[in-house]
Amino acid sequence: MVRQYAATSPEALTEALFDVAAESGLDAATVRVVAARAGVSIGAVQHHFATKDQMYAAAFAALVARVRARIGRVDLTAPLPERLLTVLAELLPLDKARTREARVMAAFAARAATSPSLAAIQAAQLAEIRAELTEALGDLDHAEQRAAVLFAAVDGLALHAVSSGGGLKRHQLTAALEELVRRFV
Amino acid sequence: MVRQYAATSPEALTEALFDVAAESGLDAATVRVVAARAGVSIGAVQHHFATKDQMYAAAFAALVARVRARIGRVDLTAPLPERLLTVLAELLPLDKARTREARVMAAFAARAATSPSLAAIQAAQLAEIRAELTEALGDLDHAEQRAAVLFAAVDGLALHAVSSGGGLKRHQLTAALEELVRRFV
DNA sequence: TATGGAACCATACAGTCGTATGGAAACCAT
DNA sequence: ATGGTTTCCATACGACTGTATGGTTCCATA
Repeated sequence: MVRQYAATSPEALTEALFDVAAESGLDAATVRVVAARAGVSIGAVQHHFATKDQMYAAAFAALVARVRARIGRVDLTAPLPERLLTVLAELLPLDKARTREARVMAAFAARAATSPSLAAIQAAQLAEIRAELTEALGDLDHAEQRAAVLFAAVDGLALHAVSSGGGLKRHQLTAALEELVRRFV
Repeated sequence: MVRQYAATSPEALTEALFDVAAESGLDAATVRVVAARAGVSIGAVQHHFATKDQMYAAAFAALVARVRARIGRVDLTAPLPERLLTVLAELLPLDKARTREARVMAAFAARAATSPSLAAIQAAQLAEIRAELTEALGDLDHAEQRAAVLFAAVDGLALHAVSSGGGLKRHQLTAALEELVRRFV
């Protein structure tokens, strides 16, 4: 029988996982379901990721890298309020893509509480973003402390925005962000 | 055979669920595990909660009620900055009990993204706390908007505090809270 | 003390999970 | 063309899961 294998890359699999997780939560992102979503067999997934934990870790790492890349593209030579706004805006669900991202990110963050491999990725991610924010704050007093608070606050905004009954619409998000930055620089 | 039944109340069951969830995450809080933790049989759990979903909903509601009760005890006649600080402090993991609470709360919040019953409870909780905060802000301009931002920010602080690599120690939490309130009133 | 309902238990069922196994198909260097 | 490696599939296994069933114990009330 002539058979044509699909181009089953790890990237395609993590993308399928994102789809499932965004729609039905991480719990629904089982090996079987992800395989079906990607149009491949269970074995194909197993070939690229030996265990489910590795699959999750790879997906989480890819997601984190995506956010990091966006932040890394921000021009740090821009004047302070603007560059801070730009960095922080990357963390907010201001469009459909970032809303999906924030949803999946929140799911991973929750699971990181009980998964050592995910916790490690999360810890690195938090530290890096905090450092980036500290840098974006320039030579202000207590930049590190301010960065930590700003980061947590924006993360909270993102979480409330994607929560049921969060009550934070898109334009309220940007207004809140501007208010935060205005009061914190 | 002489048998002695344990005092199996719904409260004892939800308490057992909190224990399991705080230690090993909500995923680990299966009907069997919760029953074992409470020292009763599966059937006893089934008797009080017809389904696992109902068990989760009852536990989440109880947790939410606890937070709400603490907030309700705050004296709203105190001067503005103090009463706002007091309300918001109740949301932060400033002691061991509230740390456990924040952990379990975060787990429920994550699950609310895919569980309609939990989502309903969460939506009500968010709305109520936001209203409480708005009231605590008194007759300030844009009190509602400020309340939403403050709430999200404090929730973010709580989340980062209990996250791996969150990097927010206890005294930093109170400092951040004071800074937030100072800049927002 | 008889009786009915509430509380609780032991067990079983079907379904899903992650993972292991053995082989087939595809590709690649020789 | 051939042998080896990578890629992928079909299937099976044991360990769970939530829930259903039928029975037992307890307790209040009559």
